[in-house]
Amino acid sequence: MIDETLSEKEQIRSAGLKVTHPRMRILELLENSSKAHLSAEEVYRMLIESDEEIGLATVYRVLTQFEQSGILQRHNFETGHSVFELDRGEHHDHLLCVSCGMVEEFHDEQIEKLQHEVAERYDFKTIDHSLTIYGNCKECKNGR
Amino acid sequence: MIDETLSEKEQIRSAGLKVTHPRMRILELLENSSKAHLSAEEVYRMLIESDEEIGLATVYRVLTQFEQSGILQRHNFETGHSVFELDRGEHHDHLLCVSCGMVEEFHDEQIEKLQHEVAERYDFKTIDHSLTIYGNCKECKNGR
DNA sequence: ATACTGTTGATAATCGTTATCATTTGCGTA
DNA sequence: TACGCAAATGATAACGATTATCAACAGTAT
Ligand SMILES: [Mn+2]
Ligand SMILES: [Mn+2]
Ligand SMILES: [Zn+2]
Ligand SMILES: [Zn+2]
Repeated sequence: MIDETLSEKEQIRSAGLKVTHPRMRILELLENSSKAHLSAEEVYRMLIESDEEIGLATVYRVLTQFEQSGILQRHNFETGHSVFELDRGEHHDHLLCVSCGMVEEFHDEQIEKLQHEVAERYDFKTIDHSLTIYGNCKECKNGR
Repeated sequence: MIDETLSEKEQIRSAGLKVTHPRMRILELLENSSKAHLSAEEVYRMLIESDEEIGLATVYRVLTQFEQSGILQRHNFETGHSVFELDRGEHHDHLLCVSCGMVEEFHDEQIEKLQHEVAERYDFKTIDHSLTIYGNCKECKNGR
């Protein structure tokens, strides 16, 4: 059985960070949220609304620290702000609905392979890549 | 033979825009630049340095108008600012060197096809997509 | 419990970009 | 060619997201 509280503390500790109240709350939120992809502003508002005392600057700082230590991944969709999600270790790309904001994840091994081939063709050392498909989800495509 | 000056006027006119001095200069710059992908700030600086009188607000405004009328394409790489390039009608994706900023273009029909298949699988109506590979170019991969 | 050092959070600052608005200019018309 | 006016410009203020500052505070090793 898994002790989630301990697990969160461990994650923060092994990132070389002190286990503080704000850090625990932010990590808990990301782990329990029904929405996997959250902006700094969303994290801040959700915590404030659940009566947590936290500063916006801290949220930005901690999210960046978590990203740098591999706990979170940052995505820069064309929405004007970064969104964060837990880094579950498995790479994936995104479908983003431009009308309702829904984010769907997918992974296509063949696309990944073809990207590597492209990089090789250009003698390019890939560090990262981002593939996002923008459009309308099933629901928004039809009425509402 | 092609009269490029006329062609530029035509492009601006058919966008429903008046043929103004700033618009001509910006379009000429994009068409003659050795660098295909330019930011608003770069366009502004290049024009100022060639003794053109132009305001930064105008550059931003005109680039957006050109984008909306299909003359230019806007890209939001993870650089913190938009870059623009002439829309030559042919879709392509990008390789971006994170150390020297070089941008290489590529087109892979098979990747495109697979993306369509992914969208279909999720019952998603694709409007646009962006694929960018970040890494180190041939030159930067080796010494300098 | 103490001391030390990292962390917090209110707030100012920054950065890219957009909004304002008085002045200017392209361009259709006489 | 000159006129008239809507569209365009550009200096500047405003904006939204994010980062920097720094005095007060809180983990943690001892
Ligand atoms: Mn995701
Ligand atoms: Mn390009
Ligand atoms: Zn939707
Ligand atoms: Zn390079």
